[in-house]
Amino acid sequence: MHMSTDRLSSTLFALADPTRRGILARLSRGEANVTELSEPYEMSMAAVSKHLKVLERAGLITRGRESQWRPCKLEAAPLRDVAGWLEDYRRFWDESLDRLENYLEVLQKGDADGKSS
Amino acid sequence: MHMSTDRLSSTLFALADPTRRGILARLSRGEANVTELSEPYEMSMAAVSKHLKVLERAGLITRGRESQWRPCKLEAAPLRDVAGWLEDYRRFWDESLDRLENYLEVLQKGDADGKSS
DNA sequence: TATGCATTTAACCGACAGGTTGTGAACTCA
DNA sequence: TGAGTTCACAACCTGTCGGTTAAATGCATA
Repeated sequence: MHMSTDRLSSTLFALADPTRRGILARLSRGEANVTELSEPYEMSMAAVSKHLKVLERAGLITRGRESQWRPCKLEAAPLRDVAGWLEDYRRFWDESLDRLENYLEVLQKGDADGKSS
Repeated sequence: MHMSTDRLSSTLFALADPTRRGILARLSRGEANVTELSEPYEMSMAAVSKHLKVLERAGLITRGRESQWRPCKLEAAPLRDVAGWLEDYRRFWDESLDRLENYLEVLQKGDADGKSS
């Protein structure tokens, strides 16, 4: 009943595997075909092909055709969406914003005490 | 042989579920106990409890004790790590950086042709 | 045509995900 | 003590994940 087809979920799911993130890192340095992509791994090429399908379904890569090769290309739009989702939480870790919040808190406290300066 | 214990993988895995992201969204508005957290969902509280364990193991929440209640609190450090990982890819979607890359590419091409200006 | 290379697909397997129900622990209060 | 509440845990079930091997597909070339 799961396998949420919702965009963010499938993107995050695709990213939650070190092999797939490694493939994306490789593709960030340029297009590559399946044989090249499987080279660093000890698994079969069929397994890598499955990983590529997951990445493709998540929209993280596109595949072209060049005779018998299928060059893979990184597509960053879903990553942008993840970054966008994360923005809502930035205030929970951004230190300068933490300080800002503390500052605002102090200001508010000062106001409550009627000690504006 | 999988179940990567690596930090980023378990964080992204935890985030790859809409229920768990919903729980985080709720916690971003303040602490809550398990009953409150399960309220919006039609699943059993045991299921939510399992989701909370996943979030806890990923370091995304911590749980206190207050008599029979277990207040949950958002912990954003793993989210910061995800954002950090994403930074390496920002140039692939940031349009202004795209233009910068094109500009650099043009410059490089000019150098290769010996046409520096 | 036959051969070879790159890649995908199919069938299978063990492990885990995500839900259920039932039981029980820990705590509060009458 | 006993009853009610909150929550966790164990057992179970179904479906998916991530890998395997073997066969099929698509293309290039002798």
